[in-house]
Parts: sequence; C-alpha cells; structure tokens
Amino acid sequence: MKSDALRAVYQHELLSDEDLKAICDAHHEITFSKGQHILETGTIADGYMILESGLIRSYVIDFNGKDITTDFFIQNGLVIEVSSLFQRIPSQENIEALTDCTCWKIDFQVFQQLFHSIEGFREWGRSWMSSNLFEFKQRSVSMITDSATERYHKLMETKPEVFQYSSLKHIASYLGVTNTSLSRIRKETMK
Amino acid sequence: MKSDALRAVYQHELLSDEDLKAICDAHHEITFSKGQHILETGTIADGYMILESGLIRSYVIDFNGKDITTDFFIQNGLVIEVSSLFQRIPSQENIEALTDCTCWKIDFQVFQQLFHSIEGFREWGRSWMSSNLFEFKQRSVSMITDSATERYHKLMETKPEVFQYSSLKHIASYLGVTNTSLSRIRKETMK
DNA sequence: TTCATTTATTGCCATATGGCAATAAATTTT
DNA sequence: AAAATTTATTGCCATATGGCAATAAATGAA
Repeated sequence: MKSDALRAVYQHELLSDEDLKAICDAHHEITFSKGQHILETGTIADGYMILESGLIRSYVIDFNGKDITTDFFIQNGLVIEVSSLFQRIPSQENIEALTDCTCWKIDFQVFQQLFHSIEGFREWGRSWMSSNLFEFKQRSVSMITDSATERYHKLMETKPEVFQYSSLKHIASYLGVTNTSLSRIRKETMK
Repeated sequence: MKSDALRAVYQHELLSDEDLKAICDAHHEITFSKGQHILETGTIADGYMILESGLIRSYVIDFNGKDITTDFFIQNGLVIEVSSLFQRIPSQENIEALTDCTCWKIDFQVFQQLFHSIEGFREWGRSWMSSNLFEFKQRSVSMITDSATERYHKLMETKPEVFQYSSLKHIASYLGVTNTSLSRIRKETMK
C-alpha cells in the first residue's frame, strides 16, 4: 500500500507525521512495462520515483557505442537522475525498466515546494544524497582494489534481486567486465 | 582576498548580494602545512572548507593496508567529507594536505543555520552535491571504459595542478594502477 | 510449434597490468 | 654535507581479463 512503501523510505527524525502525510500525498502511482524507457539521454528529468516493485537500471552509451550499466534500482530505491533533476540539465544517462514496475512518482515542482518548506525533508534529502554519493565512491574504490570475482560476489550480497531479473550482460557491464569474463567467473564460483 | 575567492565558488542565480555577504562572513581562514592531517578516519567532520591555495587529497586504507587516493582538491574546490558532515557519522576517509594550504572554513552549525534560512544557498548546495555525484559516476564509468593511459591523460587535462604537487604514488592509486604501471605509462607518453 | 533473435558459454590466443626486486633519483633528517 | 629515507624507474616474469568466433541455450515472435 502507498503510505507503507513511502514511509519506509522517508525515515528521518525531523519528519513529523504531518510532514510525512504531506510528502506521501505528493506521490502518485505510475507503472512501466518491461523494456520501457523511463528517461532518455537529452531529456530533463521531471521528477523522481520510489520503486515499489520491479527492477530498473540506468546506463550510458560510451564513445565506442558500448552500453554500460551505471546502476540498478531495487525495491524501495529512489529512481532518480540527480544531475538532470537538480541542475535542470539534459540527462547523460538513460533509465530503463528491466521488468514490469510499479512506482510512486513525485513531480519536480511539487518536490521543490515541499523541500523548501519542510526542514526535515531537506535534511532527509541531503542525507539521501550523501549516502548515494558514498556508494559511488565505494564503487570507484572497489573497481581499484577488488578483483572482478570479488565485485561479483559483493553485488550478489548487496543486491541479490538483480540476479533474478537482469540479464548477465547488464550485470557484466555494471561490474566492469566483459560478458565472456563474467561467464567464466560464474563457472568458477559454481565449483 | 576572502570574498573574491568565495564569490567565485558561491555562484547561483538565487543568491542575492546580501546572501553572499552573509555566507562569506560565515567563513574564517585556516591554514595547514604540508603533510598535515585535516580529517582522520573515525572523526566526525565539523565543517567544510574552500581551498584558496595548495593541494589536498582524500584517501582510504583498504583491507590490505593499501593507501588509495579517492580525490584531489584543487584551488576553489570544496574540501569536504560529505557523508560524515551531513549524516553526522565518523568519517571513513582521511584528508591530508599535500602542500601548505590556505582555506576558508565554515563550521557545521553556522552552515546549517544559513542552509535552512537561505533558499538560494540550499539550491546552490544541492546543485554542488549533484555535480560532485556526477563526477564520481563518471569516474566509475572511466574505470570501466578507459585504459589506464587514457585515465592518466584525462587527469592531466582536468587537474593539471595535481601533477605539480602530488607524488606519483598518490596519482597512481587514484588512477587505479600500481606505481610501476604508472611509471611505464609516463615513459610511453614521453615518446 | 517452429523459427528467429538474443543471450550465455567455451576455446584459443593476445594484451594490459601486476608482483617483486634491483637500482636510481629525489627528498628529508641529522 | 652526509646519511637515511622515501619515491620513481626498470627488468623479468606471472596473471587476470579481453577479443573473437563457434556453439549452445534461452527467449520472443510468427
């Protein structure tokens, strides 16, 4: 149910019940079907969503035309392209539903209004951004210190859902290895 | 001079001259000498700084005791450990002056007061966080799609200052290669 | 159900980068 | 200035991962 999902996400000591209600009310349901594009390169994001069910990925196409998965979004995750949304610039990334999905969306102007009027919401938002940034920093470090095999195992631990619904090629590009290598890593770890 | 440096950083259409003055006034000068630690693992950051002159790096020590440079801060950059500062948790990273440095520091409580009272400041802050996040995402992608040599050249283009003042071992760990390999990359590119 | 397409696996060989150790060069300390 | 320490370079060889192509398996379409 709507407010259950959202209250699980919007956890912050400074958010009163009243605040939470206003925030929840600002979201509306939106669904996507498998393979559908949610955001495309060159478009300015007009809001963000909380993923109620399904699996979503973001990706970029590099100079060689290679598709690189930059992130996987799982249940209760924020589906958002931060740069585009907050700097009001065209997105460099694409976002795509890997399964049928149900989301709760909040539009940018509505978000803005709440952000600037509810202190606890600002604190929550800033805190969320911090965690997100931290994850990406960790990812860079992992690319340096961990072997492909270790990165594979870590992903299995942190986001097992991904392995149920994503094809391996998307997982491979996310991990920074080729299809081929991922296949060999999997063969090894089966032993 | 103080307000010159700060006004160059705090650029946002919603910030009035009055706002800027209040923000500038909130900063005080602080200096560090080469080799000095600015933030250590386990400590909670008590503010952030704008680097007026000098070079600073952040780093982590991985499970094998290896020192990995996570970022270089150059003139007019924000020297900040976002997670620690905004989530009020002990830092995972260390921050260290690589040269003598002069900075403008703003303490957390002072920042908070301004952040929650000046809308333009919030917009600026969120925007800054977005760019920062974007850089780290790009870095992850670069680790996947670019060779060590390409990463080396990109760093030379984006932060040439680093090569003037940092030792190569810090640059190597930042680029995700060994000392040895960086040395070979440099040899190659000299030709 | 069959056909077509996409995705995953495997073999063979190539290549980038790492590990270690010796030396050289630079920097810091005494 | 000399000694000690840290940093950078280079050689030799090891290893992880990539590239390509053939096949197999799975998925989606007709």
